[in-house]
Amino acid sequence: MSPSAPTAFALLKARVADRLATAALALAPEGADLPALDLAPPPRVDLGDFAVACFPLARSLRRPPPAIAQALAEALSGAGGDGLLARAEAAGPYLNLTLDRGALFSALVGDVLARGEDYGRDDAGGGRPVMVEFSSPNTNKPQHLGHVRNNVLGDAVSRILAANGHRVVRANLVNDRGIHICKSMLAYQRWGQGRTPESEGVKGDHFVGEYYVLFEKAHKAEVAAEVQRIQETGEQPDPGLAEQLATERSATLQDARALLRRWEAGDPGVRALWQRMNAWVLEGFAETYRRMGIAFDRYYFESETYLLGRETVLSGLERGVLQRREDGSVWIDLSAEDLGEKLLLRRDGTSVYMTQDVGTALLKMRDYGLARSIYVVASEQDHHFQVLFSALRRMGYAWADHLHHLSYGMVYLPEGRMKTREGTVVDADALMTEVVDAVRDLVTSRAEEHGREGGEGSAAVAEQARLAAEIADEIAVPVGLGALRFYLLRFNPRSDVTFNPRESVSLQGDTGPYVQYTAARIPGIEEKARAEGVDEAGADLSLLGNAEELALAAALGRYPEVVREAGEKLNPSLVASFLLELARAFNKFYKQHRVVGAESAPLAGARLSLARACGQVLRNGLGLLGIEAPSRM
RNA sequence: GCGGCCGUGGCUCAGCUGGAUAGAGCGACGGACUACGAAUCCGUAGGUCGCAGGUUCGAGUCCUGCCGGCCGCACCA
Repeated sequence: MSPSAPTAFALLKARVADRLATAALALAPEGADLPALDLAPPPRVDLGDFAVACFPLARSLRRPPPAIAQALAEALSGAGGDGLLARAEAAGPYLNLTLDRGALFSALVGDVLARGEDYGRDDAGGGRPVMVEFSSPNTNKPQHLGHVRNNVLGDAVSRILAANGHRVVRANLVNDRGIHICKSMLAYQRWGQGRTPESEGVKGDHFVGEYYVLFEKAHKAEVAAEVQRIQETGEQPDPGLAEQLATERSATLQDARALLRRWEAGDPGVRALWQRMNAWVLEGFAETYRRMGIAFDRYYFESETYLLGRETVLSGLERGVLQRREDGSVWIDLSAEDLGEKLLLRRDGTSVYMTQDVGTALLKMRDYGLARSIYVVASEQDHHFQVLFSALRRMGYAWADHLHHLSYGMVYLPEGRMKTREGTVVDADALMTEVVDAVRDLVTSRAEEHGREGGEGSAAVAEQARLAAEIADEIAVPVGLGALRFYLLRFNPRSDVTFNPRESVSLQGDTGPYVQYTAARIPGIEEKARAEGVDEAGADLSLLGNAEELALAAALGRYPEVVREAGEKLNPSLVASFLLELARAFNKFYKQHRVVGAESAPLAGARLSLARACGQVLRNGLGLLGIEAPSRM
């Protein structure tokens, strides 16, 4: 079945909308123009499948909303007989419509099971190339919790856009040049003594990060000493200005700057060291991404894009779009957009962050002819991207209108902002290890509890313990990482999050493992049902219709719309919320009704089909978030 | 100072383009495993949706002002 074919549920909805419009038109005076009516989910499932608020019709029909609802209800009740609508009832100013049970459930369940993994996918994007740039680390230190949020967000958005029919190019723009890199290099030159990640048995990015820390320590000590000297001599009484002065005089900083100049000049020795250290870091990152389940289609390196940026700026200068000041620096005046003036080239001709981003933007367009280019970058850079997009527009690039900054909130710890200098940074690699270990511990300790309850020493207990250990090994990684990913994705990207370590590994409540667990129950039911001879071929879907089953139907029908909206808004948290709702609805259903022991064989078959459809949608949704769904846990 | 984002139960969050009684989870308290998986389910308590105006038949949602918080306004990235 083609993903572009409308879902059976969408077709049902369209038929209802059509019938509703016809009924409304019949009530209207000749030639009246009626507003489009929204078929919304009613507040409770027992009210029906669609609700229509009749307020918007009041003006054109010249009748109060309750009377309109009443008239429409009568018109639609009479028009039945073809198995579409079972009920049309007015409830005050609202009109509630109930679909024929058989039509509803066979459309939904049949569609989900027929489409399988493709349920919720759509061709609407038309295969247009869209780039999602994310992660974009610096090569001077390992990744931390902030990167983890960025990584999972960019990954999920990429998956969601692909599900909406876009050709997604996942890009990683590596910030591999600049003063911060030179700091690590300088420290290594001074104290490295030929050590390597291999010789020390340390992951490459962590190895280089240690030298960055060494630099910062040395620099800080140097500045502190100089500040004290300045104060003692009374040279500069203002403490703030004294620190500024001391920083400028710092030999380590000056040496790092000298290293940057030599790098830009192409000094072979400096370049060789740079390449060597960057390779170490990138190797480390590759390992981090692999564990995290993240992959990229394309790497860009700042060291390869900044020159194009500089050229572009210089050509803008020639065309008079940019201005050069007396000191030689180049600026763009965006005061018309209320963005002030922005430096694009330093007076010594070297590039800044913005220069490089101009070059990268051009390169991306040249490489892929993108319909859209999305930057997944934290909200602290909102201003930067406003300036970048305006500058590109000003320089004459019409495609600048198709650039989009997916701005996400900062990640804080319960004790506040992460600070490298205070050692409160949560390391990405350590974090992954922690969540995986936490899950393993939880699974084993729970198995022990069960063992104690079941009595000591029996063979059955021993067998159970063995099985628990086996499962713990099998699921620790997918469930641990699932917990982490879900925890970071269930918040609206825009909002800041306070990372609570305890909640991030919790398996209960609104968590990824809760959804995974729910999905894992369903294969178990299937197995049991097959063993008991429940036959889906003999299922009668029109027997479904209790409140819990209707809630599941409503959720299943909504899923494609959720995927579409998540793509439109670049917001994976919509998928996460949906999954919690569906999982909750399923668990409620499962607790209250029997599948295997249902009142009749056709009902048992129908419930089994419904359960399998739920399992499919749970797996599909988790897949969009990059979370695996183990079949047992 | 200017600009952007955000204020919803003790805590963490939902709340679609304004629509029926503001929903979840955690935490607290009380229940449900001799029935398909208790990582589950059920119940109780807990909310003047920061404050004040305005628009509207209708405002948590839109507009204005104020209060509070975060981020930014570098020849750092």
